[in-house]
Amino acid sequence: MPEKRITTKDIARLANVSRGTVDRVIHGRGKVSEGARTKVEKVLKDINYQPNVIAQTLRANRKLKIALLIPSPDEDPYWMAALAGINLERDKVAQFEIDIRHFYFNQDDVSNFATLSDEVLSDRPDGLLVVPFFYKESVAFLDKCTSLKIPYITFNTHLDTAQSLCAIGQDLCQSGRVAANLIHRLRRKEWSLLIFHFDEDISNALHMQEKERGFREYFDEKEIRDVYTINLKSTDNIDEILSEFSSENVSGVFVTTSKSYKIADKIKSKFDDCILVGYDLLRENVNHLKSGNIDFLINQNLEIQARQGINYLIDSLLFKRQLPQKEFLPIAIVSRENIDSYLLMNESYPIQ
Amino acid sequence: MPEKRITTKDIARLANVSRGTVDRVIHGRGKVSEGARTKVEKVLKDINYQPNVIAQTLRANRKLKIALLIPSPDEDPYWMAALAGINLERDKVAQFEIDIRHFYFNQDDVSNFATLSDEVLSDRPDGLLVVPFFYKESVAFLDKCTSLKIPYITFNTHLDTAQSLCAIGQDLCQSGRVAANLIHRLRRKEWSLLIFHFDEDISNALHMQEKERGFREYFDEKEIRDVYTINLKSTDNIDEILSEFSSENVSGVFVTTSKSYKIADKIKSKFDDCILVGYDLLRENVNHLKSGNIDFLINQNLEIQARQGINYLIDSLLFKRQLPQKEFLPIAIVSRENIDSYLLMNESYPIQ
DNA sequence: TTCGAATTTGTTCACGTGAACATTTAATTT
DNA sequence: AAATTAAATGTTCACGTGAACAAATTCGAA
Repeated sequence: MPEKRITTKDIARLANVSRGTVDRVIHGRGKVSEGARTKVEKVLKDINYQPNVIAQTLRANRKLKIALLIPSPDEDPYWMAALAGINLERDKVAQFEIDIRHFYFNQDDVSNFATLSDEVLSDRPDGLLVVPFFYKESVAFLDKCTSLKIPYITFNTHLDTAQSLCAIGQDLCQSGRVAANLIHRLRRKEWSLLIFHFDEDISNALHMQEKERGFREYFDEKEIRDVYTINLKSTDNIDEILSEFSSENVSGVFVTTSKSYKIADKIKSKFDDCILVGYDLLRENVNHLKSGNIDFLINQNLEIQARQGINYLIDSLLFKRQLPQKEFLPIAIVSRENIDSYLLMNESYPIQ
Repeated sequence: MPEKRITTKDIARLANVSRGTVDRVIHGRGKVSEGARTKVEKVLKDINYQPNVIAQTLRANRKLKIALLIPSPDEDPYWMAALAGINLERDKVAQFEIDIRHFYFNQDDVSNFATLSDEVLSDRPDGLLVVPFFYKESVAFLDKCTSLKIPYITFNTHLDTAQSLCAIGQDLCQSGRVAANLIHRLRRKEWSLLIFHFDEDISNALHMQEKERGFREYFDEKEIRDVYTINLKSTDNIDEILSEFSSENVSGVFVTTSKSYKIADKIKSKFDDCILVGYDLLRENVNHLKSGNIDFLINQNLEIQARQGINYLIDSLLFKRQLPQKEFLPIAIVSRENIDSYLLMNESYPIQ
């Protein structure tokens, strides 16, 4: 079975017309007589024609311009992982000469987001990979993208935008439950539990709320009620706040952001046998995890999210692949024993 | 900056020769005068020429034929996940019309592997994705592949074959440590620990040994010595074996294969508060995990391994991408709280 | 009818590569 | 020096698509 590939030429022959007519029917442009159209459409249906994407791509012969709009990794190292993922994919798809333009906005400054997003629009990218950090502004911006026919993929933050090619993220509420479950099963004493929010940026509020909701939901089901929430402002004195608790009072701490490294040693030195669970594999977090100050980190897989995003964008734009509307990545539980297997993934990739 | 793509035509112009000569230099075939060769090579180096893979692929215009050689999923459901991964990718790359031929060998029958691998060879695939299950036979087979210039990628089982495009797997010893760590931290009593091998197929021996090594290494470091190994044959009576232990004697059980579902309820009903850790998200395992009979499953990510394997093979064969020599996937810790995030990944994918 | 315009259909080129084929130049033999 | 062969270089086609362009057909009006 040689199974030759079916081309527009074959269709033209079968319908007894020229390739030009077939092309006009397929793309619905130009004038075609009723008779010819019917003939061609019949053949098309019979034969289930699939265009050769390779040839299409060659023909189009365009370099993709992709915009990346994320919070600045300089201000919050959390976003570094996204960059790492992007760069990894950029190298892998170097042959397609894709032009990825980076736009970093200040996550403490809404107006900066507006400015940056305007810059993105005036750059007219072929596609967009974006963290819709500020709810209202993001919705407005993405609406503009839709009307300008700039396709986009969102990641990290979830927005209910049916217009996006794909939304990549994680079930935050469930990740809160995972943290709760770990603490519940590991703790040695039935003392209080603390939830720490690092509320430097109000826009994370939704994120953190979801995680807290999951965490509390879990303990509510177990009828464990002594769960307390602490909102830390960057101006707050952590020692002062911790001094309100006695050392034999807290058996578990859950930090809802990637900032657990900021309190890890304080927690461990103050509370006996206290279980600390935080988020994300920042270098400082990894160090604390390895030294035992942090017990578990939940990996939001930002790097994978970004990689997936870029890949999907290219697949869609260059090869017209269909994408899933949503993609939830695994809620990865990371301990000092499996941390290396998560870090190794980022290992450098030989370039051609 | 329009940054036009550099083609062989440009190189020909710059070196003041014809495209034919450029082509001969690049591919080192045909006769080229010393002078012309030098000129072209200089331009090539100066300009860092990268061929257009899209055009190459169109030109080559071939359908890939990829062979998949794995143990039969009908005999051991563990391998179903590999199939799921393959099928997912097959749909995603449907446009490239890749012909994936499945060969399932009997994992209890070495001679069957020999037969199947011969079939694979006579089918002359463009590439091969293989689980090198039987050590000696696999080495022989893969050597044949190398001499027949059939490139291959291995997964699941690790073989030191520098010839493979890429070896995909997991650090088994470390996964044993992960299991040990979970049990160590979760168990309520300092009773004995049991390691269960399901030794139905001798070829898994290496796998299981590695996992046991990691597990024991961990507890040795903690100076915990009461760790016992039980080799279960399929003919063995499990109840009989368990009767050797009193109910207040065992605080943790580690099953080194995907077969933990076979003893989960027996363990939980016999031993008080015993922690059970096993491998892989088989349906039965998932059920036990959700019901609480199994505490943790370590996901070997067979599905991801297979997906990655197919993707890499296509990238290499079709687009000539460079691959990493080895790829170790994360050692995923799965509990009843994050299991869904691992199952959702397999969600069906809309086809174009 | 016969011309002109509108409509419909057919042909050709470009995308970049690889390879077959054709042509020109150099080296060797008679 | 002419003829023959070998070496080196140049030209062209195919891959499949999309679109510009050219050609052919139809129709209405004079």
